[in-house]
Amino acid sequence: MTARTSPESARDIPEATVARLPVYLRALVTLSESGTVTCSSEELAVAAGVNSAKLRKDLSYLGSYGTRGVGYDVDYLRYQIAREIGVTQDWPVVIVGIGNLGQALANYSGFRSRGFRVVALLDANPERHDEVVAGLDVRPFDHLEQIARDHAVAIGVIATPAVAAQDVADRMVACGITSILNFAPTVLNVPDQVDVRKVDLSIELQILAYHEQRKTHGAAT
Amino acid sequence: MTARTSPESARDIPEATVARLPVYLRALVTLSESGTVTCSSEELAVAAGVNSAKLRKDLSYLGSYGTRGVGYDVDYLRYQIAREIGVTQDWPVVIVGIGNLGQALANYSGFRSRGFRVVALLDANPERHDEVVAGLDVRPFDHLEQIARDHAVAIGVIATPAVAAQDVADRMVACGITSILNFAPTVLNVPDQVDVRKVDLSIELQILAYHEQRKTHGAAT
DNA sequence: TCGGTTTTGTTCTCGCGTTCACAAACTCCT
DNA sequence: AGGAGTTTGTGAACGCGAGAACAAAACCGA
Repeated sequence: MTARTSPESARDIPEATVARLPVYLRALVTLSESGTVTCSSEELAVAAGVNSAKLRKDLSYLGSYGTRGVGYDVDYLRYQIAREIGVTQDWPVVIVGIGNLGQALANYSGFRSRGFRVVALLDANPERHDEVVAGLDVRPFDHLEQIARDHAVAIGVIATPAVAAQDVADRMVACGITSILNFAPTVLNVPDQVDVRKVDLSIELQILAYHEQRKTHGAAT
Repeated sequence: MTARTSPESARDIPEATVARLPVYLRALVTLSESGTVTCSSEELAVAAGVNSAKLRKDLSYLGSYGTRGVGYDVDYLRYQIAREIGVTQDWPVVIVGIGNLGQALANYSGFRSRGFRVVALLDANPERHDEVVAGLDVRPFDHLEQIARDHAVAIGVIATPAVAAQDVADRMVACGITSILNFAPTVLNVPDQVDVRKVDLSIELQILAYHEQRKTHGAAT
């Protein structure tokens, strides 16, 4: 194909590439903050922990933002990736379930610094409604619909116990939320147009345990 | 091949399958607790949120634990998967970085209930060394080596800020830890024999944002 | 201006993972 | 006992992603 880098035409980026773009973005931010103006695909690949050929192929899905013989302009590429991901705009987020994990998420600075704004913390437990976490009141779960409408919330985070997660997801979907980040250890059933990403701490540990068991060759003591 | 289900011979299980075994295990636990004695691959697949053919192929890597025309014995299969993963034994774990997230992890009951035992909480900040979190003293990071040796720790969890993560990982590796679960938003460099799994909250949100942006078709706001 | 050097963008190949489809094997009912 | 019905285990086809390899395109120095 020609090297036409039509800004909006980057349709159908492979899922595996999408998952790596945020990694590249973070590496570029680090490079930019260290004063680096230009970088090669090899340098960026090392910083992102991937193969340089894979990096170049990933970036080629966005367009031809590099210069042969030179490399990539750090700030320019950073902006292009940020725009492609969508973090140049502001994404309102609600967090449901303000237990240990929910509080940690509410306090996590990495969200706000990357275009995500926590607009509300919700919990079904009335005893938590007094608390203030990360500068926000913990509000009743029933307020979800009003909050979602007022702030045009598209992304919801579930940090409840497993038994409550499906109900919360159903309510979120009913409120027009179409992207869910689920920390509850359960499988969520949602309509096709709703995206769900799952983060399960104990599953990650179990995967490590499997490999660990293999390393020690069954000689577990 | 014959249906020989030699218990120890299940070499080289595909990585994608390994990542799903914990999901099956949890579904089986739920089924077992609800009194289900036997289940078909279709039932279990629904409970785990996967295709039934994929489930059967995954299970076939472990051996032939089902009965044609009948299905799987829930408790038997549950035990076989647990044994394969390695969660029938006890895995001592250290958590480094007792900020918001580290505290949430320390309090997470899903670890202990699945064979993981948090043996120590470490933090480099002396101001935290007074605190007691989840019934454990927060101890100086320098104690890592002694703790790792005394408890034969093979798995470490990093919940520090990004800047400290590589140093922590290096120290862990030096102490003989060979599996690391990393919550810090940074790329870790470790020797080949060390397994690292990464959980990055803001990356997950960014992936959701990308798809969300596509749904609303650029008509943000 | 022109060859040499560097680095990107892309093509090609290979391997893994997913899914379909079906034979084998087991149960149940008559 | 035997046939009908069920469900597992697996062979085969297909599609996606990773990585090697190379041509195209830019810069540099004389």
